[in-house]
Amino acid sequence: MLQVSRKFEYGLHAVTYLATKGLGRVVTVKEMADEMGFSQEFLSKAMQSLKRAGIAASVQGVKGGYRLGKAPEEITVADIAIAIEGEPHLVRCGVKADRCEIFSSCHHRGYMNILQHKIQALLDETTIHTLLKEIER
Amino acid sequence: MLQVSRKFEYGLHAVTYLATKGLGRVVTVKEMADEMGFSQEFLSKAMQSLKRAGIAASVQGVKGGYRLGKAPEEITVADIAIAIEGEPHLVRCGVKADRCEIFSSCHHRGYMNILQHKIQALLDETTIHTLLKEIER
DNA sequence: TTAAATAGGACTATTTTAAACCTATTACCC
DNA sequence: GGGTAATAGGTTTAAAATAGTCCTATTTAA
Ligand code: SF4
Ligand code: SF4
Repeated sequence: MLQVSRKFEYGLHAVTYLATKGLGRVVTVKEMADEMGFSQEFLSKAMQSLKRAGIAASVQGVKGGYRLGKAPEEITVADIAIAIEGEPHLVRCGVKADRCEIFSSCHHRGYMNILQHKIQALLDETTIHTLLKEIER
Repeated sequence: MLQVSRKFEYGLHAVTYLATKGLGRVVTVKEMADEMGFSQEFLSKAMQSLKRAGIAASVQGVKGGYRLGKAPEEITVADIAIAIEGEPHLVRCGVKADRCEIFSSCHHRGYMNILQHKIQALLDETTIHTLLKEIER
């Protein structure tokens, strides 16, 4: 169905939240989950992924929480997708060749790989900064 | 994971097969499944979808089978994707608004829709004709 | 020392995809 | 007309991916 995952959407919402309402402070997962209306536990997983990728930074302990790990100009939608879903694989042979039983006789692999890179480039051309400007309008 | 479905890949292989080895005749699902090495029953479903969309045409009965329903220049990768997977919905609110519980407070819906149309445009810019030329090289 | 937070492993439930199964219909050919 | 090889398509089952929960450990401010 070629649909983005829920976790990615949660992550994208969280990043824009941090970039607008989280300036100069750390924001708890609880606050974000309450404010945006989704599962605290699940959002927590998304935040952990974003943190590992350096998109978010965390402070542990009481009064802890998350803030952005980079400037909004330096975070692209692709960065968030990769942080949360891992490297993209439009076709299963991208994950591992033996995941496709017709690998050796496949003729459209080249095209599929080009397509994947084009989609990736689309995700890469929008930063959180530009996304926020579009939202404001 | 943003991966295309198996059924779509089967369909794309079948269309290129018909466009190269199916000239001036009808090809059975059995032949294509044997030749390309995948499930006859499953490919059959893909062919039925392609037929409904007019991409393939069928002849029933003994000596029946499939041939292309349009010229390779007139079939785009997007046509095949839509025939097999239905209208694309990068986000779940595209299917139906109430499939997303945060619909009313979502700020990135607009961007996601633009993104979807850009991806769709990418799929639309490659016809089977141009795809085959790329494969030949 | 308590409490509120992140970190992360393990598990469960739900949904989607892939595939198989089965029956009907069509039409060639003897 | 009857047998057979094909498409047409509905229903069911199996496998995989996604979504979400649960639980425990660790960190740190107060
Ligand atoms: S069909 Fe081709 S492109 Fe698709 S997974 Fe198999 S080898 Fe890769
Ligand atoms: S989060 Fe926004 S874009 Fe995604 S499904 Fe919900 S309303 Fe649509």
